[in-house]
Amino acid sequence: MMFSTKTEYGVRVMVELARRGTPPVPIPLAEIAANDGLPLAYLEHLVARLRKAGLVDSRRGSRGGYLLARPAGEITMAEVVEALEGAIAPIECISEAADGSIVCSRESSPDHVCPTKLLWTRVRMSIVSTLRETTLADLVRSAAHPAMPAGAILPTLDIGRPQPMTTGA
Amino acid sequence: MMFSTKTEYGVRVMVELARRGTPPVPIPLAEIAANDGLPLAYLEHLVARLRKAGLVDSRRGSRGGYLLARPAGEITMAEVVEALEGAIAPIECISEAADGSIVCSRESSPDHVCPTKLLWTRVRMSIVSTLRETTLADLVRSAAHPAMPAGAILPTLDIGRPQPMTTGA
DNA sequence: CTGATACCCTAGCTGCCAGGTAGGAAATCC
DNA sequence: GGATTTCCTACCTGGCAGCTAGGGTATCAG
Repeated sequence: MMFSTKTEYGVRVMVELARRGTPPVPIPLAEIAANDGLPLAYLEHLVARLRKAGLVDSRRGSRGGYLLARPAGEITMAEVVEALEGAIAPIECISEAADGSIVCSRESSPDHVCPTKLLWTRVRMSIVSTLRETTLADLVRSAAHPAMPAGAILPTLDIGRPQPMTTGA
Repeated sequence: MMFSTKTEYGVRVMVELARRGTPPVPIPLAEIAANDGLPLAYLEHLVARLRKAGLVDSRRGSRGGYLLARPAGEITMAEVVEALEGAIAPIECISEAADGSIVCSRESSPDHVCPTKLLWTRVRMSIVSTLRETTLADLVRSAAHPAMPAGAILPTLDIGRPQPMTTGA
């Protein structure tokens, strides 16, 4: 596997916040932990990262909890994953420099070009693009439409999204 | 990082085999290990996977070594990575079933749809697509082209590696 | 035939870290 | 003021990536 459970759990928490906080209301982490069967103490660490990244807000004390800092449609999964996992790199030796260029740590001399750099650059690009194109709202919607055939899962389904009649805005 | 050094090293070995075995000739693993500064004993494990996957052939004994089982242009990086890393899954709970459909191990009841499945399915798709579209020959070409000093390298055939005048080989 | 070469197999080690626990302090509500 | 829930620091631990060890086996040169 390529992403750790940090990311798995963290994304689940974000989805829960989006689903249950449709009119923004704080959701206690303990509820999410119980609901998804995840360890509360561990979730606290993860959600701290989300908070520091500005993706969720927190309310302390009784009637407190966490809520999305922005509407679910304006939160991309790239932000969520990066907040949880750190910089997205498909492999150890590849990282993104400050100017956005991709560098290979094994490329010692500038005249020797790393032949695998092309591959990892492409892979990274495709991952980041996909994460950027998918918003939290997409995930919530996908779970609302039950039993979709696997073919309908491609990123083309944002086109005429039918507004469900849940909470009339 | 998402892919281990197994994959990093293994891809490098494949590239070396493609570069130095342009007319198919066995390359001893020890040469590649020395050239790339990688531990030989470890590479032996990795290349065993590549051999079992039918990506490389081996010749034992003196003048032996490894060579590509197919032309570099007909070997996709999806095959290489999968041989080295195993099945490609972005996250633990997601895997590909026998019929090609994507399943989430946390999706206990069939009526409860995992909301994060859409995300990981998309990510997986984009990774696999990229790996499939990139061939070993692409990597070799990319290292030959960019910003080379004037007249350093011939267009297609660069087999004539400069023999250093050390005693060995 | 003999030695050198290089692949091939099994086994084992070890430092690191993902994944989780523990416990208490601080803020907020009723 | 007590219940609730976030917030922070520290710690623990099993598993495994990454590597080492040591021999066995096929092949070739001379």
